[in-house]
Amino acid sequence: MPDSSPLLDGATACCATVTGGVLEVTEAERLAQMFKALGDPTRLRLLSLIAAQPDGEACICDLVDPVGLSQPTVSHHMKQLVEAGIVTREQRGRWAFYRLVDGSLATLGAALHPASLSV
Amino acid sequence: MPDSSPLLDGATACCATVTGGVLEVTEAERLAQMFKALGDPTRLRLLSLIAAQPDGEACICDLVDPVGLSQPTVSHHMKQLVEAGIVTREQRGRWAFYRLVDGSLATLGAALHPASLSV
DNA sequence: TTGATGCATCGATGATTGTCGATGCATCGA
DNA sequence: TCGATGCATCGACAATCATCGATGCATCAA
Repeated sequence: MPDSSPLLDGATACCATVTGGVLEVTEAERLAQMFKALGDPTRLRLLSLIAAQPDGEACICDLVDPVGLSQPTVSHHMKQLVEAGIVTREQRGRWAFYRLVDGSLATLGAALHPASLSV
Repeated sequence: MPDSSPLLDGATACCATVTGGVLEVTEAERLAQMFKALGDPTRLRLLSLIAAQPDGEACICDLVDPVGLSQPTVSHHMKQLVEAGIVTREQRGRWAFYRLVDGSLATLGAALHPASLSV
């Protein structure tokens, strides 16, 4: 199991796709973390709720009622989405505003939607 | 919480995207099941191993060594991928051959990679 | 300063998950 | 017919997860 240089790892990590060659373990872990964050119906709905806001951002208070879960639970899910790099959190006064990270979902989609179908 | 007709459910299910409007609960569950199947580094590597086979299919015996896990564990992961609709299983003699479901990853990618960015 | 509000964190709990060895079931070759 | 092979299933176990109520910490308004 030869290891590659950090620089090469970075290069492969930037554009790895599921079908574009055998995934390195580290890159598989990175992708899996993001997919796992999407692997919960509540989190998908939270994302869609944020995306549906007129200004593209939402506070926890906007999200609790629509998903029908407790405030701590919603806060917990949002933390996971932040840690996965899918949303950002910005504190403004008493409120915390969440918005989608531009291009993060598209990048994930590209890892699936492979130009690598051409491989 | 109004429920919609089965036909409408089918229609929305066909093209739902994360950012293309607030996801219905049932559709969120369906998408989440597929993303959850991708939310494990071993399963991502299994998919990439299958895709890397010359004829696009692999038996369990092809997969055990590369991922370094036991045969029952690999079999378990493959079952999850089958149940998520991402791969198919075909028994031929003593071997079970797995291959990617054509378009399944692309469809999932499309749910992320939204034309709905145009919304 | 005080009370209210928005949110994160803590601790707990039941459910799910990833993994393994053991076992059972077909299928194939001798 | 018999042993070997490929794979799924079973049972077990530790780890992770989703969820909640309680609590703590800021921030704002009065």
